[in-house]
Amino acid sequence: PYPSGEPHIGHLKVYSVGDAIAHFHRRTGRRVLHPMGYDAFGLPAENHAIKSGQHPRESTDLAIREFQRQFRAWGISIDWSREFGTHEPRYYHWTQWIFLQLFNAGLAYRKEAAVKWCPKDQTVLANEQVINGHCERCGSEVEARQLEQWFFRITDYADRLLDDLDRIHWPEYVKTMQRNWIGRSEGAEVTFRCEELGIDYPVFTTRPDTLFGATFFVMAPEHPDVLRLAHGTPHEDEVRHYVDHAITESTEERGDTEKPKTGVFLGRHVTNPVNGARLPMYVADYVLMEYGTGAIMAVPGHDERDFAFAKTYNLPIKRVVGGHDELPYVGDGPIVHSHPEFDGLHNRDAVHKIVEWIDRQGKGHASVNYRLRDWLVSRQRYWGCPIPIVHCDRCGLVPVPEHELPVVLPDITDYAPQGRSPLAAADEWVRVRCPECGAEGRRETDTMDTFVDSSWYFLRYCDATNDDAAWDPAVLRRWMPVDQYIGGVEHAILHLMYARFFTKALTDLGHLDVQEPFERLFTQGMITKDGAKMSKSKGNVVSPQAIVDRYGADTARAYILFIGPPDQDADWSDEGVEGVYKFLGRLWRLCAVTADAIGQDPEPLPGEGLQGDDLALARKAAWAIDRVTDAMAGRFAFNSAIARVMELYNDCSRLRANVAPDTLRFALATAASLLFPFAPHTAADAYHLLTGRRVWEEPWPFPDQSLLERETYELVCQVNGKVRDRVQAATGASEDELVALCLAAPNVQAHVDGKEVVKRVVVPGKLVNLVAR
RNA sequence: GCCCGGGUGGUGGAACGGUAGACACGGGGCCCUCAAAAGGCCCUGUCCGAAAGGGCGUGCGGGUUCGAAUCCCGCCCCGGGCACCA
Repeated sequence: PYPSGEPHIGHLKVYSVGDAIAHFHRRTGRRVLHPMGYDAFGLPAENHAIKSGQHPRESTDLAIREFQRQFRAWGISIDWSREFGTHEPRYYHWTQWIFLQLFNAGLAYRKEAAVKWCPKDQTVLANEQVINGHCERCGSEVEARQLEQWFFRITDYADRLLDDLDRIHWPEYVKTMQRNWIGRSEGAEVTFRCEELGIDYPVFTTRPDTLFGATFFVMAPEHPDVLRLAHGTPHEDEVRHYVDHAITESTEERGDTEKPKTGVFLGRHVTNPVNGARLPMYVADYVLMEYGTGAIMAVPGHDERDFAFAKTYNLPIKRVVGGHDELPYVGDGPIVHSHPEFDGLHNRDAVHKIVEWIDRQGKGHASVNYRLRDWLVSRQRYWGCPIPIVHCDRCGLVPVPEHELPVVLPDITDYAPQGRSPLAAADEWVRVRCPECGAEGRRETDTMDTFVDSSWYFLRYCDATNDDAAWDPAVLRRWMPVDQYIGGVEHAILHLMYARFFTKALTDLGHLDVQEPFERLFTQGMITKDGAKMSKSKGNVVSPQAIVDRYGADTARAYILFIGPPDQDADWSDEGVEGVYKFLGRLWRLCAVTADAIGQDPEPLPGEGLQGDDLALARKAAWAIDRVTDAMAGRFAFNSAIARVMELYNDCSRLRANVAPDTLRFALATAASLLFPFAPHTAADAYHLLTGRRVWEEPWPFPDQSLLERETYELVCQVNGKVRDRVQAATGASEDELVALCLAAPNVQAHVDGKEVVKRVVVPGKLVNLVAR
C-alpha cells in the first residue's frame, strides 16, 4: 500500500482475499510467501506531508505504523521478517543499482522532448500518468513543455510486452487495456517529396492500399517544418496565426472529436510517390505530432477525418476501394482507379503488394508504429529516490560507482515543489567530484517516479534482507514468478506494465530468469456505500477500524468475502455485517457448548457404520469439504464457500440432539476448519476447543469418498422437460429401472396418461425426462 | 463509434446445458421473557386454488436442444476501458 493516511475498506478487502488464499494454500502443503511493504515515496505521501506540515519522512513513518497496527489487528498472516518501505536506503540502494544497470545497457537515457507538465504538482509526468489530459494524481490539466528529462526505453519492449500477454493468466480486460496502450499498428512508411524545397516527408499509414486515393497532405501544427514551408508564400501570416492558436489550445479542446476540422494551406505541394500526383500541403490540428511522423497523407475517400476536412475545404475526394457504401468508405473491397497492377485485387491482398512495389522503388517500406512512448522517469520533486548520476562538464553523465551507493536522499527543510527539484538547493549535497575525472561535478537533482520503486519490490520480497545485492538469483529462481497477484484495476497500465518491463529488462541483463512477473492476476472490485464510491466529501466512508472495533476482525473479513464475488463491485450493508457477526457467534457457541459437554478429541474423525442422522450429518460435512475446496481451488468463490460452511453449521444445529457426540464434534470441527481462511481467530479457537489442536497446523481436510457416495438419491422425474415428481432411486440402477421408477411416479402418470411416450432421456444420478405426445 | 464486463425475488447473490432462487439480509408469524435485548422455531418469487396441484417467471425478440439463466443470432439498458493514433 501507499502509506498515506490510514487503511481504508479497500485494503481490508485485498488482504482478506489474499490471506484466505495464503491460508488455503499453506494447508494444502505449499510454501507460501505472503509479504508486506510500503510504497512510501512519491506524490501521495509528499502531498500529505505538505498539507499536514510535517516532513514527508515523519508523516510516512507515522502512516506506516498505523498500517502495521491495523494489519496486525486484522490478523493477516504476513511474513513480517520481509517487511520494508521503498523509502528506506536499504531498499532504494538497489533501486539505484537497477537504474545504473539500465543506464549502462542504454535503457535509461536523457533527452530533450515535449513532455507533460503538471502545474499543480510542479513536475513532469509519464504519459501513463496523464488521464484524458489531466494529472493522474491531482486532476489538474497538464501542459506541454520542452524539457530535458530521463527516460526508460520501454518502447524497445513493445512487441514482447504485447506478445507475452498471451502467456499469462490475467483478466482479459486488463490485457486489452495493455494492448490498447501499446497500440501496435502495422502499415508502411511512405516518402512524399516537396519539390519546391527539396525535402522528403515520410508519413506512416496503416492503409497503403489507399495510397492512390491521397488528394492532399497534412502536417501537425507542432511539426518543426511548418513555418519554414509557409515562409515566403502568401499564406505565411495565416499559417503562423493558426499554429500559434493551435499550440495554446488545451488537450481537451484539441482532442474533441466533434470539433469541426480546421486547417490552413501552406502554399506548398508534395508529390505522391505512387502516381506523381501533386498534393497541396496543409497544417491542421487533427494531426498529432506525437504519433507517426507528425504528417499524414490524406485519403478523404476512405478516412472519415480526411473526408470531413476535404468537405470543409473543397478538396477532391477519390474512391480507390470498391463497395456499395457511400464515401467515406472504410471497409474492404476491390482496388479501383489505382494502377493496372493492383486494380481488381482485394484491398487486403493489395496492401502487401503495394508495399513491396514502393519498397522496390525506394519510396517506402513496411513499418510498425506504437502508441507506447518511452517512460519518463525523472520528477522535480523532493520525496523520491535520488537518481545516481553525476553531471560533469568534461565527462557528461557519469554513473555513481556501485560501491558508493546508496546516494542518500538528504534531509532538507524546504521541500515544497517549485518547478525544479528542491534538491537543487541542497548545495553541499549537489556539489561532488566527478567519479571519472575528479573535477567538480553536480549530482542529478531530479528524483525517480514512484512507479520505479514499485516496479521491482516483488523481487526484493524474495530476498528482503540481502545486504550484499538486490537479490540472490538462486533465491529468485525458487520463488519467481509471483503465482498470484491481487490488486485493483487502477494499476492496469501503470504499475502492471512497468513491472513487466523491469522483469524483462532484468532478465535480459542476466539478473533474473523470468519473462513475466505475475503469472496470475486477480483484480478485486470496489466496495461502495449506497451505490457510490466512498469519499470523505460524500461522508459515506466506512472505516475498517470502526468495524473491527465493533465486531472484531473476523466479522469484518468474513463479511467482505461473503458480500459477493470479490472481482465485482459490492455495496456495503450494515445489516449484512450484523448477519455474519451472528453466524460466527452461533458457530463458536455451539462448538463451545459441545466441547464442554463431550470433551475434546484430537482425532475428530467419523466412526464406522454410521446410520440415520449421524450418517446424514457426516455426509453433509464431507459434502461441505468437497464444495469449499472446489470454491477455493482455482476459483475465488469465497461467498459460496462461506455459504457452504453456513449450511453445514445449520445441519449441526438442527441435528445436534439426534447424533452421537463424535459425529457432532466431527461436523463442527470440519466447519471450523473450513471457515479458518475467512475468519481465522474464531475458527482456530473453535477448532481448538473441540480437538485441542491448532487448525493452521492441520492439513486442509479431504472428504471421505465413501461419505460422498450414497446408496440412493432423489431422481427428478420430468415430462416434456418439466419437473413433475421426485422419487428415491438406487445409485447403481440401470436406465430401464430409472425409466420404470419415473413412469410409476403418481404425478408423472397424471401427465403421460392418454399420451404416447416417444422418447426417454436418462441422466443417471440426476433425472429422467419423458417426451410424451 | 470500437472493445470488455454485467442485467436472476423486496435486497446482496447461488446454480459442470439437467430440480431456478442455495446461503444471507430484509419482512411476517410464533416460542422464551414481567418486558426488552440476545437466542430459538416456522413462513417468505408471482398468479390461480381450500388443498392436491397448476400457470407464469433469470432485461427484450428469435433460434438450437428431450431440456436454456447458461449455447447461437438480433436488440435494449447499466458499468468500465479506448478514441482525431492516420
